[in-house]
Amino acid sequence: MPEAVVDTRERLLDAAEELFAEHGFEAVSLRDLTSVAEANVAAVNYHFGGKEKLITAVMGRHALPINRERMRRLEALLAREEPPRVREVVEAFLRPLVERVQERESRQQLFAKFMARMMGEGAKGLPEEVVPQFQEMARKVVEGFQAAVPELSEGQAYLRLKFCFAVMADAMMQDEAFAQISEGRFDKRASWDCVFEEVLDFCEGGLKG
Amino acid sequence: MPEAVVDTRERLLDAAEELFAEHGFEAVSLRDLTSVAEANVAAVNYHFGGKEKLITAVMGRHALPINRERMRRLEALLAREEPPRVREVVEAFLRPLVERVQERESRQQLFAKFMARMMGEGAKGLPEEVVPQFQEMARKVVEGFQAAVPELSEGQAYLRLKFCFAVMADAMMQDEAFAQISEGRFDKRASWDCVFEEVLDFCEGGLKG
DNA sequence: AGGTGATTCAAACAGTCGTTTGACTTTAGC
DNA sequence: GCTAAAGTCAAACGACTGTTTGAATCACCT
Repeated sequence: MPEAVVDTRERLLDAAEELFAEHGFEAVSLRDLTSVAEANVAAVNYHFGGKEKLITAVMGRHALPINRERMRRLEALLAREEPPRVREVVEAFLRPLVERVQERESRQQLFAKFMARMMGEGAKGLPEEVVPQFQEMARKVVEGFQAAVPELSEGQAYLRLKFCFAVMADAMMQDEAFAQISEGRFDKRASWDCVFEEVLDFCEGGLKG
Repeated sequence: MPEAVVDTRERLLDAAEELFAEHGFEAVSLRDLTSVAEANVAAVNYHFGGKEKLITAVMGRHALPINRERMRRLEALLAREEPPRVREVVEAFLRPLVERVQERESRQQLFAKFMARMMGEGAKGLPEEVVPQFQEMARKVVEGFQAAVPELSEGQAYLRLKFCFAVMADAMMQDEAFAQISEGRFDKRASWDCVFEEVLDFCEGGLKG
């Protein structure tokens, strides 16, 4: 097997992550994608077995490490004797996403936008095989929420977990429409770290109710 | 002009609102759409001049009345002598959306999901002609936020306005993926009024920081 | 060197897309 | 009842979609 194998696969994944994040799943054709990845049109079907499976492959590439880091942080919080604070739980949930996003520096925000899009697409969202790890992670987050804010019911906690992610996703895809509406009054160039602080503040406050 | 004119136009708008909300803009073909609307494929191009313009027409049909109601409520709040409370401002911003959604009873949530999708699509979002009214409305909301929470900078206020809408939009599109992840622990049948209360709580808390 | 299996590639596949056309039916004014 | 405009319709347009095919190319093995 030629060494270019992994190369082409990887290049396809990178291009997919970038283009899907930027334009959405259906707006990107395999021809756009393979031309960016400098591969043949048939390469996607050869390496992944179809466009749909390419999407789930992009997802799967990041989901596991992110959720693992989340679990690590959450378990550390819950193992302490004193109950965790709201902000700590929120941060344990959101921070691994940002970090993963920032570590591939020039390609910032791409994966996050990608994930946000997956949410938006709704039903056909998560690939079947990663559902259990998300379930496990969500259970831990909810456990953390309820430990930090005892008056929260389980249903409420799940709903607010979803809200937190929605805010996060929203913050990550810097909206063209929003820039118009805010008439430039919100500094678009605000560093991401700064915006992330705002996300944490908002979610923390929202959870305390 | 035959009376069926407006009928066809209206049926197209209704079908568009429904199908776009449910499946997204690009996933719905004009043939699906016109078949639901019981119209010819060419009808969309005849009445609206293309698929894109149909989208903006659906948008425009609701944007004005909703934003007018928002302005009415916001101005009432700001005209009082005592400063408005956070929750009142948030509610003035979000409630008109829910009400508009609920008044067409059997078609609940459609327009909201539609709007949420527009946000998701990003750049090509808002039709040009409705931008000013959104700008005006946003200015008023920000004014309200700052009156209620004086330590909020203008940039922060705009960002949190965006967060509030994100939470609202997220709440409105009841996610299939989320139902999976929460393993049914969040009661999907929870009445919309109840979920909306949760939205208000979360946003209120988030704004107080 | 020759053979083997993995990978690439140009070309073509069948299907769908949004849009256009031109003939047809309907309505309104006179 | 005739005309002109408004609306509808089946059919076809060219462009693009994801996928398949079969031959060409490549790296590696005995």
